[in-house]
Amino acid sequence: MPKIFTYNKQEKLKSRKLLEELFAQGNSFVVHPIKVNFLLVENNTFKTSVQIGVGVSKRNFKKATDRNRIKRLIRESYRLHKLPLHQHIKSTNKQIAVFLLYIDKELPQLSTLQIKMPFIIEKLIKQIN
RNA sequence: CUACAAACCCGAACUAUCGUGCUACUGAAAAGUAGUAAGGAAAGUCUGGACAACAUAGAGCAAUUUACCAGUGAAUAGCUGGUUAUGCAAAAGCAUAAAGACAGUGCCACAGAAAAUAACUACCUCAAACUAUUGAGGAAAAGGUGAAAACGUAAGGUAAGAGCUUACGAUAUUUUGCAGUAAUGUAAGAUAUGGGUAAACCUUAAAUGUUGCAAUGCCACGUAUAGAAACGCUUGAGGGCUGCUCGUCCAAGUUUCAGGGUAGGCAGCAAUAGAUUGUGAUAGUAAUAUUACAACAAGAUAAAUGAUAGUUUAGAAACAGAAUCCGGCUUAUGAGGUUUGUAGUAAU
RNA sequence: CGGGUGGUGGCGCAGUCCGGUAGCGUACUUGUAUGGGGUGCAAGGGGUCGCUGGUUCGAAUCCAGUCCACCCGA
Repeated sequence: MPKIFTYNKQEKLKSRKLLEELFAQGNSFVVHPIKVNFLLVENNTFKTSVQIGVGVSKRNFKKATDRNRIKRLIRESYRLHKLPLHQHIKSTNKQIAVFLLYIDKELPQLSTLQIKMPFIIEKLIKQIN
């Protein structure tokens, strides 16, 4: 039985070229405290249907431990709520690159992110259509 | 017991579920199983090396750094022990400093006569003048200023005075004896006493080749074998990773502009190997060294350690995230514990 | 990873090399001029010189540590 709530190496957005394209051409929207950039690409650009990256500004958080902590929390919440997005993308026969940027200036609680994440996924699906 | 001081320790553990990097195994694949996974500072980048590239790395100047003694170490501006001075503390103890101001140059506001080959007031001698002073010289005791004023006190001495002389004392240098490996201490003697500042320039001694893993070696992919300008082709442009000069070596292309392409991977790089890690023994006051046994223990690249629930504990809350690797320094750090010392109080 | 620059009244900057008085513009306050406002003129207030130590008789200035902001190379 394959796992559902995964977030492994193949699902991470890693290509430098693709990232540049994403920020140059992709669309974006904000669901406080997270800014979402995304770009639809042709099929077979990468192995999985969705690649997603996570980022925190060094300007807002000086300490590396804080940045690591936020990235971990975002990843954790994404991991638990990603299922609807994957199902939708598969039905459209395309692939998507997404980048989640944390823009607030204070450390978040995991519980608030857990509440926000479904809204983000929902909005993302709407924007794709 | 209280207060203080010093040297250290620790930096949560376990179970379950979901999830991550790496390695091994299984599998056609999807995936699964097992093992393993941040720090004492991983930080600051202040330093010393390893390693790599470059003329087997040259000479001079410049620049930078260090500066009591001994030991230690791969090495250092580190560490350990010791010496002297100053400051803080009731003490234990802590902090800072220690080549040179008789090599030279500079600076020392205000005040003061004067801030460095001293002379304003006052003192003394001589001459003029005749009671008001003026000139020449002597001398550096008294005065006030200042952060700092030309060794201190007393006596002798003198025209007046003065280390000018003597006694006692202070400081510095030095000789000899004793103690110590030495810095130095101590006793006796001799000589000297004209400020401070070297975290001002500087002098002396010693040290430093430069650049750094984005080094370096290799594979793959791709563009325009295309365009313009300048300099040059042995009468030598330019280059050889050093601020300048010299010397020396290479040398037929080099530099700039506009435009185009790529921005992936392997090694280096993470362990059968080491200035490695842990425990013990021996030598040493200690830093450290020698040795025995055991271990092999993060290795990512938009960058892996997280989440939830429960149990233990008085409590789980500090500072904080490896990026080529080690040594040191500096800075940040919760709660608690151990040992030693000093002072006080009480009891025996 | 490596290298560099800056921090001085509310704001923008001198002064730091070569140590003794902190200054300029603008803003602010008061007065004056005007019927009133602006411009002008005159006067005034306001600064732990990022922080902590040290050197010195004396530190914005010299030295060491530390915090913050910004820039450059690849």
